Amino acid sequence: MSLDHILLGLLRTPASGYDLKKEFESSAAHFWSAHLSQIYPTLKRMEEQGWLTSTTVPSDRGPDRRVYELTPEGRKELESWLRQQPRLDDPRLPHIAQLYFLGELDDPDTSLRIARGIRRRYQERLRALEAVEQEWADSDPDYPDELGVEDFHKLLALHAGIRVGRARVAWSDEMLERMEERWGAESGDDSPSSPGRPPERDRTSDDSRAAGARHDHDSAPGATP
Amino acid sequence: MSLDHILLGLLRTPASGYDLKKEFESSAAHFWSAHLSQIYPTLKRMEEQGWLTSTTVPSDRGPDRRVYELTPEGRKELESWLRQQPRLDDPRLPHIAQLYFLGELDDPDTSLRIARGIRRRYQERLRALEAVEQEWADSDPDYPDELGVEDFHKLLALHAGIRVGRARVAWSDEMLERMEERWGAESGDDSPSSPGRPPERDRTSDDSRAAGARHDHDSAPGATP
DNA sequence: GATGTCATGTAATAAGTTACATGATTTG
DNA sequence: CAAATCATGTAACTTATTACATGACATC
Repeated sequence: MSLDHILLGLLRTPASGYDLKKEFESSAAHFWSAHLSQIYPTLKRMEEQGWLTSTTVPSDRGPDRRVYELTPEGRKELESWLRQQPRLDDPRLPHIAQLYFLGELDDPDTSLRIARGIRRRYQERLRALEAVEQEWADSDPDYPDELGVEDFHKLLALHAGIRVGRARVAWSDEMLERMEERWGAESGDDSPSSPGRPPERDRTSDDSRAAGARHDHDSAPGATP
Repeated sequence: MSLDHILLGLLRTPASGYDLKKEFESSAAHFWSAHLSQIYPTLKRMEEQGWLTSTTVPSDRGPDRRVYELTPEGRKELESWLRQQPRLDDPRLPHIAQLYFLGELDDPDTSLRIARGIRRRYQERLRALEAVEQEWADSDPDYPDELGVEDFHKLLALHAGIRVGRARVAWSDEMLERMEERWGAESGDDSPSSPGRPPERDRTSDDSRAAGARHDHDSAPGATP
């Protein structure tokens, strides 16, 4: 029933299903996501349950918007959820599972390719989160201080994402180091790969679809210390 | 369809549904979990698909065991999955969501209680993972070196869990510091709470069910640097 | 005039949880 | 003799994904 509560939380300020989806793609992306096809019926049901009311308002462009807001019962449910001690969900991490089993192939090229892909995505995600914080810092002059209660908690949650994100990138680096140490720095790369470790490679190549990685393109510089 | 692949991976060595469940509670706990009621029908379907075969073998104690093993097609499917570049699942983290919205209550006691609970669970989880590594180190004399391919990858995956776990605990500590800084160290505690910050509190109290925490019990000393 | 964004929804399917049902063997 | 562990499963339900359907308005 978690989605219900997340929606109640987001609906502290009235919003349409479409708006909520946008939040799952931006400010809420580090702790939740949902498809529109799940959001719409859920809102409908929650309205029937008496937790929400909706009003239809014309849109600037496009069809009418159905804007939901909390009822007192909805707020009550939200608060009761907020007071409960959360149990930690056990994680489902297919990509870690994949790594765990990758010894089966015993194929350095594949392991390196997968590992680089993982690192890259982690890095992208981290950068996105750090950008959120940066924007915040830029727009608010005395940023981490004198926050309202809302912002205080939002920032804590954001930091959870950032710190975990950094740990993931750091771990990816360690993983790549160990792999390169074990197998030398060659990959599906077309370089002649003179062994002895070319000083400081860039961890960029990925190639989601094909097997053989060509020369580096789409590189992303500027790591975080 | 991820569970399918996880099961194929675990079935590199033949096992029963019951065995697999055990793995989800131990060695695989940091990247997957599943209920028996999901595992059994899934194995059955996978056998019908031709990825597995099963044989019924008598158990030492209890009813007969149905032991599954990979068919060549199963192995093929596993390998094809392993070669695919994983997409990063977007996380569903109800407890982070809860924290994110907790400003709504504007209730330091509740925020502190929730935060301490989160920290404690993170710590428990981390300790469990570190214990796994420790056992490994103890049993294998030249531990992190000269690993087989299988173990090499398993260790990398384990380290992902450990490093992220440490980041989570570190973040929890930061969170608690900020909270205590903001509100003073009082909680639902019955101490008279002379303000001015009692030097170095222990972050233990939690109390999943009730609101008011009593004196500390079940404390767990020895943090990781 | 094609593509993208705005906006709402339904239908079919897959994945996951909770509850129910059964029964043997071991350990305290 | 009670409780835990071993062992397999079904049924009902909830949650989440993918695919389908529709249409206005905006920008290139």
